[in-house]
Amino acid sequence: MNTSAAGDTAPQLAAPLIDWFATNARDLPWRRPGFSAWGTLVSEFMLQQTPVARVVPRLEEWLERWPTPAALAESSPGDAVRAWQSLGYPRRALWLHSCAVVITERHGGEVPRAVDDLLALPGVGDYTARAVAAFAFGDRHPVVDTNIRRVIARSVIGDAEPGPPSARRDLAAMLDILPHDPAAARAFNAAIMELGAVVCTARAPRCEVCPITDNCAWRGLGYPGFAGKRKATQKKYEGSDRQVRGLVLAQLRTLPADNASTLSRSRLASVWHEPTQLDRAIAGLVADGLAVESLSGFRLP
DNA sequence: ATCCTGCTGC
DNA sequence: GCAGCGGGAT
Repeated sequence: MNTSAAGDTAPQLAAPLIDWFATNARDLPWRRPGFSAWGTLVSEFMLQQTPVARVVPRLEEWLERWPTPAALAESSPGDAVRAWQSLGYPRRALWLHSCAVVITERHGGEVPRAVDDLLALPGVGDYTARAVAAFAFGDRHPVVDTNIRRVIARSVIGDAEPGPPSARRDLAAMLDILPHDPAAARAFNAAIMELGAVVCTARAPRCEVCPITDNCAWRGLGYPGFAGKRKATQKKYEGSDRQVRGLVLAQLRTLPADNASTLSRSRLASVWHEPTQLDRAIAGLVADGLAVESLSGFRLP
């Protein structure tokens, strides 16, 4: 039975990465001492598929306005969507508002610490639940984001890119190299993610400054090219329903925050030339709860 | 397997 | 231009 900190066959990544992180970590708001669990939850929502540089200013505005879940719960969902601005995937703003309501009503206003309780929150999946448990509360959990999957694929497995995501497999792979000590595990989660974000990047990895080149299976094999199946190429954004939804929502965000006024269908027609696609986009926003329809037109929830 | 936003680094 | 962003839900 293996009681060591990491699997015997796994390269010893923890020590050099934690060491590297201690002097190379970016100075980011959620890494400040005393940063709240609520702040961590908000930041992780914003960081779901949105780059760090775009998140930081929105996060600071958000936490100044809504420093606690209870404060956000008292505002309307539409205010959350407005404060989200153009971060993208605005359903996240709605889900985060729902989180605030649930946390206020069922968790005494405190962000829950247990992974199962976090997973039960709307918009919180395998990544976000464990990121909050690990980073906000210091508990030992494997955190797996797109960066970590890539670093494991390269350094541990020796592939240029990770295979298709599989929560069970990816969490197990991370658990296998996670230090046993909770504080070290927390640091390692952050460190390996940071390495993927700034050194072991998807397009142009900077292997010349990497702290784990001696333990990198991909390097050891001579940087073989990607052999697996390419993931389906994402459809063009220009002309997509996504773009139309974004244009409609941008118009709705310009309405006064009291949610008393609306935009008529004919007014919204100015944002897109094709009526069928416009109606589909509007219907989708209504179905998602991002827009509400009244007799006079549409507004934020 | 697909959908969901907006932006940027290459 | 286009892949890829500290994902999640369906």
